[in-house]
Amino acid sequence: MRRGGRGVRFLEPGLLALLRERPTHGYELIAELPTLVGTERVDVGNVYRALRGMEERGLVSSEWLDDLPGPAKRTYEITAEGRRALERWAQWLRDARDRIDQLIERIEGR
Amino acid sequence: MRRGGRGVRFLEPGLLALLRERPTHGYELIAELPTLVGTERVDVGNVYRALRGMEERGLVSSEWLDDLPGPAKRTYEITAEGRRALERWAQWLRDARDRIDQLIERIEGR
DNA sequence: CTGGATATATGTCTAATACATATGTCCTAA
DNA sequence: TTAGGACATATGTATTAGACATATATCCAG
Repeated sequence: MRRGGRGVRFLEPGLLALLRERPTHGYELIAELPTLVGTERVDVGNVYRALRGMEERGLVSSEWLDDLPGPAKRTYEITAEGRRALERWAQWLRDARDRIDQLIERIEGR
Repeated sequence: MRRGGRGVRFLEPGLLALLRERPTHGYELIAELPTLVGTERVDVGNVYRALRGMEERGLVSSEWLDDLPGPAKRTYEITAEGRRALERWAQWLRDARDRIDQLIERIEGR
């Protein structure tokens, strides 16, 4: 809905949620994100930017893996700080859901 | 959470929801929005901008009321097109809620 | 040797919101 | 009488998430 429009902020919490399950690289995350969050289209470029942004803030750490065949992968791992950030995101998401519910009820109810 | 950060897009659906209940003016809407949507801080300037934007798109119509004492008020009314837009918003909100639930479950559940 | 899957990255634009401030009416209390 | 607050609308600008586009490189299959 809407061209430059936004939805709920799923990218960072989604990435942290996946990385908490296991360390992996961007391309894998891009493949898994849509399943995690309904029909959410993922923007490849924004995923890599988000990962590096989170690394700058200490939420994840990364290292290159070029031992395997194929292009080198940068493998990301969640940090302790990242786990705390995910907890905060979870709280934010619960709040958002509750407020959406309130609004939906006001629109539909009655 | 977060400086220039955004939340869920509550402004337009919130305004349309209130206006569907009865026609009223911006200042009133600003007073009622926080109750409608939890602790949502409302930005006064953005409310007036949103109202005029919706008027340009035919979702609401307005007229000045300066008969009463006090500053003149621009009273807004929802249009048929506005009601349809609100229906679309309701669907968007339900989708958003469901996807948030999915993500929360993935974070907490397992 | 071409094209597709894998993999990461940068550039630019827009829309939604945050933050700040201006302008004006009218009423009440010091 | 006037200063300040409630009421009411408005504009200006900064931030930022996400949308859209494109570049680059490796490796493999046909």
